[in-house]
Amino acid sequence: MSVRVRFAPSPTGYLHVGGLRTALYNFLFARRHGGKCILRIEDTDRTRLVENAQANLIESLSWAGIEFDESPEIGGEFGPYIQSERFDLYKEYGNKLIESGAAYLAFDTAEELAAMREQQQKAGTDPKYDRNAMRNQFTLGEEETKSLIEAGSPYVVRMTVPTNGEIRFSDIIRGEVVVAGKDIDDQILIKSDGFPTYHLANVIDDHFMGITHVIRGEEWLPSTPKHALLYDAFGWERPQFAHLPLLLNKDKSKLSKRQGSVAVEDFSERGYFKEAFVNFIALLGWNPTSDREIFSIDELIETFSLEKVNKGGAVFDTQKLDWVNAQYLRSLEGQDLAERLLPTLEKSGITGFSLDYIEKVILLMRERIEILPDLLVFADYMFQKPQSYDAAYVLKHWKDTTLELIRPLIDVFSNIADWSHETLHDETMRYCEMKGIKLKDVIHPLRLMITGKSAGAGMFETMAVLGKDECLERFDLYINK
RNA sequence: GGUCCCAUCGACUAACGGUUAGGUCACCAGCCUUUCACGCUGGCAGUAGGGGUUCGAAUCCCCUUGGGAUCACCA
Repeated sequence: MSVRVRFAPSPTGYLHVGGLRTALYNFLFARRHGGKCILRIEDTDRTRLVENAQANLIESLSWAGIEFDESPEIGGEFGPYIQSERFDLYKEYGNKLIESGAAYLAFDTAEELAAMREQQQKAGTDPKYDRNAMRNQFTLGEEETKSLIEAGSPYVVRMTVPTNGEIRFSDIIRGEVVVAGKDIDDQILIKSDGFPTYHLANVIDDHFMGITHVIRGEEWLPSTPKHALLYDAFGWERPQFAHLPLLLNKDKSKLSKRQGSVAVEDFSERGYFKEAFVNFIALLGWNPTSDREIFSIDELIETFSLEKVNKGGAVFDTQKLDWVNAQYLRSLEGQDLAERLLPTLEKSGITGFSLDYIEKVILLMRERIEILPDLLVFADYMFQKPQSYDAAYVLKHWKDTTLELIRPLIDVFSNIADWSHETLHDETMRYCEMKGIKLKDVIHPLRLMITGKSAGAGMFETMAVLGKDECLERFDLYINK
């Protein structure tokens, strides 16, 4: 049987990094086994729909390079891939459960349920739907139930969870999990608006879409017994379950917005490389080995296995992401990098520079920054003349005698025809030797005039990239300011 | 609180009963040096605690502790 997995997000906003990792693992697993990866949109909660959320989700997923074999957009033989378009299927199979006794109708209002819970809390018992005391098929009887339906009373469909015995299922990551039937609530399967809850829709879809492995976050572990029960009630084979460890905040709670960015789009917008981000995310909760940190997507596919996924949650600490990103920054092709940076430059109003020039600047600075857009801050002077001069740097390196030391050097520069960093270096050295001074003594004043900053790339390389005219203009600008 | 899951350096993790418990990030120091970086070398730092099982336990079992998830007509 060939592997079929799915990523099933709700269209309620942006793609969460935890969601990305789940999607990624599904994708890697499918590719690893030559199977299919499916995208299904779970929009059964009509009250939480968010405009454009689906498009947003798909954009983030595609940015990360996660491709689906079947999805709402691509289609496929098991569609539709949007749950709201499968309404009739849930209704039909919900009815089958009612017929077989695996589910029942309940007429309780929100107030009645609230009262029940309040009472339970007072009594110190666990909050759980009381099948024998509430208004449902069992307590009301056939007649009354029928007349209520005919009268148009709103109702929900609940799962008839066995009150004795235990439910067990196996999880690829966690092994055997056992829960007592009495501890499981009579889950609502169909809401009063007729839409199924996650539990029902998910099981029905996974079955009819031929899903072989359910790979999802650990937050679903507590409801998995209910799902197992549903598969059994339908007489369907259960898929393999794999519950991924959670991604955590620094305080170890489930990763949330409160403590930093969790939207994938935030990271793409900040300029992280997709390769680096995916690389980083993939290694949060799974490691093929421990002597390597950098993996291409193909290498991830080659080595991925669910058996090696960890059980414990992983803190989402982006310090290492910055390092991973820097590794990519230093290994990607210069031209590729220039093309990637171009849109960012344009957005910042930096135009009129050739791709070739941008590439040279990147190559010059790539070992000094971790994220490509940082170039605009770190090396702003490569795109405009210095707007200001670092005061402390001036104080330290521009003495009363500096000007008379520098002027003749500028004359030397003016006469250089081959404006390469080698020539600039050699000529400057010769000048220093002639004057009996150290290279240091002129390098800092030069840097000051050219960049205005104390930190930057090699001085002569920088000057070479900027070009002769630009450098001479900057000398003038500083001296005459 | 009930149920379930989990537990190796600050963080990510490796070690399928036998290692001086390894690597990476971060941090610190030194080297390199033309500033800042990169790089190189070294350092700091961990098996939550207690019982078993075993010749031998980070690893298997039990208890304790700690953390987390979940208990909705949300997914």
